[in-house]
Amino acid sequence: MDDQPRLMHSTHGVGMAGHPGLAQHMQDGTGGADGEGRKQDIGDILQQIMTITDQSLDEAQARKHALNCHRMKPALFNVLCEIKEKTVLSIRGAQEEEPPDAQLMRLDNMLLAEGVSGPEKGGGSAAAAAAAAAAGGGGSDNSVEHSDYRAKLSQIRQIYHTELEKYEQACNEFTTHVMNLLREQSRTRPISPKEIERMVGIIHRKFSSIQMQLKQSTCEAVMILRSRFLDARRKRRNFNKQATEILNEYFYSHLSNPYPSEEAKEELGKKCSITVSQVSNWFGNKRIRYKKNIGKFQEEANMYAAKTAATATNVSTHGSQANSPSTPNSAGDSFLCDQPDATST
DNA sequence: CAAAATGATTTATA
DNA sequence: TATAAATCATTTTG
Repeated sequence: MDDQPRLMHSTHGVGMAGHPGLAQHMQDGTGGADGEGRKQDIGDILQQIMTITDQSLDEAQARKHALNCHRMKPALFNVLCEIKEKTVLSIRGAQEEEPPDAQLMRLDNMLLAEGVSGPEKGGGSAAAAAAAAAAGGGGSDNSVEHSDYRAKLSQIRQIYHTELEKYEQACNEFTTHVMNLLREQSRTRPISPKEIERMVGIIHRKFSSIQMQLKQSTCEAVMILRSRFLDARRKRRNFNKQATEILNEYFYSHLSNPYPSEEAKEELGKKCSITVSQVSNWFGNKRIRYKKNIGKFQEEANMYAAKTAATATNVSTHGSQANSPSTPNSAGDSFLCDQPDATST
């Protein structure tokens, strides 16, 4: 509360009172019978204007009143207006049109996408409970973690909104304060509405840069939260034995071309109770790891070859199973483009 | 506990 | 856009 007038003092109070040609100008206008006395008089007034904001509030109020009632005031004001008229050009030149900041837009978009700055759904902690209750039955394991995430997210959102509101309020408060101040001062020195507008713009820019910091750190918090809760690598579960079995069966029985079609992936996913993308992940990992070290997988390959052979023969003719577990190694593995060192033998 | 295994993500490529 | 390859973050194993 004490700081604000001082700020205004530093930005506006000094610049205009110290005009070099002022005293001379005044003297010319008044004919100069007792010029010395007037000069002194005007000097006093200017001095008072310059120091007015350094004084206590009551003192300043009294001083202002005295100034306003001073007989020289209208004339002095006119002169100040005249001087202002001449310098206003330089002010107009200093208008920089800022394009909407790309960084700020990115932050806004992200906050909106993460549901931080959007409309709040439910009532804070109630939202988490609702989310947990909504997804009953199936993936209960997943939804518990998810609700935890939502709870944390709504916490972040609440802090964000509280802070944002605080800044907004502070900004408005400060703006009205400055505007009142300027309006008041415009009785003593010339201030056009445009200048006030400009000042308000400056204040808003300052505050929005503060808001941007808030948005920045909120984004960081959300990112950390995401990586903590939503990154699937952090809560990886191995597939159950049966699923692995099914996938391996397919892989080794299609070893020459282990690239299941979209439909095949869907079917495998259904059989293994995993998603299609999990099937894709599995085959991607399997292909690269098989190719990288065929020797290590030889045993597994033989095993599954034997297994599929056995089931095949079981289905067709229940009798003979004397098929040797032919190693499906170099059986036209077109997916093995180049062979790295097949370590061990 | 260290190393191996493993599912998921990221990056590069055709 | 699907895949290869590298990498990450866990789980399993010895």
